[in-house]
Amino acid sequence: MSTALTTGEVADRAGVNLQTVRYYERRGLIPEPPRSAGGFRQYGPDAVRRIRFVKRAQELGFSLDEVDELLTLRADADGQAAEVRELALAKVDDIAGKIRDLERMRASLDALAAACGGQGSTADCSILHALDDD
Amino acid sequence: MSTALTTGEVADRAGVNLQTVRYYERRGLIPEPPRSAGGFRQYGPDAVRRIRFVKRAQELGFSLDEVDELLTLRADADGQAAEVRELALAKVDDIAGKIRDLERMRASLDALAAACGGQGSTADCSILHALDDD
DNA sequence: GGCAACCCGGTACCTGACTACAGGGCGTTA
DNA sequence: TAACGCCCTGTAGTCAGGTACCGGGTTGCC
Repeated sequence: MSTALTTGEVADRAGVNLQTVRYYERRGLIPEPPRSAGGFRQYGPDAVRRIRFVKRAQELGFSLDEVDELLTLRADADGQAAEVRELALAKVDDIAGKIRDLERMRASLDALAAACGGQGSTADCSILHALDDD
Repeated sequence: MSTALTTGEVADRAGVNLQTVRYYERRGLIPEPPRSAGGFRQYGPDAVRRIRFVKRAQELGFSLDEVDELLTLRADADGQAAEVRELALAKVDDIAGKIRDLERMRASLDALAAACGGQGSTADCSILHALDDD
């Protein structure tokens, strides 16, 4: 009659696959919960919040290794907010770099598509010729 | 004394790993070259250009499957430049979507980092609290 | 007590683009 | 003809983040 949740219930509430819950446990992202006499995991409601934390951090671009760092910092009584801020700023740089890369691609492709009238056969296609240049 | 190139020479000239050349052959991105009596691949200079084509298309964001499509269109005598243009424009959209995703991430992280003074312990860290929200 | 629904651990598979390794053969030069 | 470097095939491993499957055990409800 306790409020313990099974793995499936945690997965449902967190909006992830059951296998994902076990995967996160293997990765150390969520603590090993107590077990029932029969070996079933018995989670408290914290587990759901923990998985949501992971998912939100992922949405912000953090890898699971980085999420692990965030969780470690959070768990560390001596952890400084400045370190978390550092990770966030590093990630912002990271993302900015990816955006720059993608913008370069987009600009190049835009230019190619604009130069290409889309007329005639591929033998005359300026896009293909550009890719083929030496 | 012919100008035939070995796999390693092609790889060097195209700036890729030898294994990559064979991988591209398995994927059908480069045609199977003739062989020497002993079984060595004998490439013409086209092979190097072909691999560079692949690499350039990749730099523009095309996957190898998509590069294959481009090559197929190019090889097709009836291929229309308009189809290549379509692929390029679709890729532009694709890239634009990724940029939007990344910009959302960056904006969120920027806001979190700005709100976080980086003072005090992680217990007070507004970034961690944001990730922990329900 | 029967039965469906669920969970267990362990292992294997997925995508994408390579990259590495093992064990053996070829090519060229001395 | 020996030696050395390069090439051959085939298989397996890498990264990230899961997801699927299997044979079996557990829970909970009627």
